Amino acid sequence: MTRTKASNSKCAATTEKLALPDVEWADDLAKLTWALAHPARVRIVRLLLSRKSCVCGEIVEEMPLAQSTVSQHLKILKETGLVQGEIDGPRVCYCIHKAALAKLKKLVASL
Amino acid sequence: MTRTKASNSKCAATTEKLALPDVEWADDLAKLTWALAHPARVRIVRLLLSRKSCVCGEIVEEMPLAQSTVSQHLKILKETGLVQGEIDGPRVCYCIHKAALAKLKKLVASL
DNA sequence: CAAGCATATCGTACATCGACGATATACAGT
DNA sequence: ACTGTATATCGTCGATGTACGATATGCTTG
Repeated sequence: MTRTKASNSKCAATTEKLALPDVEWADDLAKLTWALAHPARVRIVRLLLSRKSCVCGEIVEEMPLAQSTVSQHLKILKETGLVQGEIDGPRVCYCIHKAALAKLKKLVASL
Repeated sequence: MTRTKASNSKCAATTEKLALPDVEWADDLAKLTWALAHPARVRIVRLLLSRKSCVCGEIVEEMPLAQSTVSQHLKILKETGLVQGEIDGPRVCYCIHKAALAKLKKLVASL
């Protein structure tokens, strides 16, 4: 993480483009589904949705994986936009990027 | 493909189990999303849904990939249950396994 | 059964994933 | 500034994904 202050990242709304050309559409969906294409990442997303926890450390505790591994999965989830991290003092609070998740749901639903 | 006659494979309805334990649930979703986690496979699924074509050869023609590569993607889609192949004379007619797709949609929607 | 076509599988090469421990970086408090 | 804590990144390794051409398999037809 480049550790840009959360307050600076305006977390721009997703590009909402409808009716994509097929190839681009496929790339989009593939990227989003790929983010969920690992049980650990699915569990992280579920965890964040359940609001039980948000801080990275808590996520690590809930998973049978090393901290660095969890961090890598979080990085992937961030890169695909499904998750955002906000700096909260010395820790990082993760949460679901609802617009991205909505996009994923929409794309899958419209299959 | 083991080339079992399509007429012999009863194509059993999907295991519908609700309220899975979280870990198993995550594995299920991860497996299904993983099937779509490649643009080529998304395009194949879209192609089959559009009903434009069904025969393997036609799929190959629509994709910028070698026949063997397409066949591998089809294998993955079959293994995850999203797609079924039926022998139609010397060729194979692929189609979407609607129950599996419905399961994927349900799992994603219930995120 | 021989030949030809459609599809699957094999073998290979390269890239990427997924895991870990070790280390670096950023922040809070003293 | 120094220390400790939390998180990210690096380096590595084995496993797997993705692509291809070549070959095998299975069906249909002559």
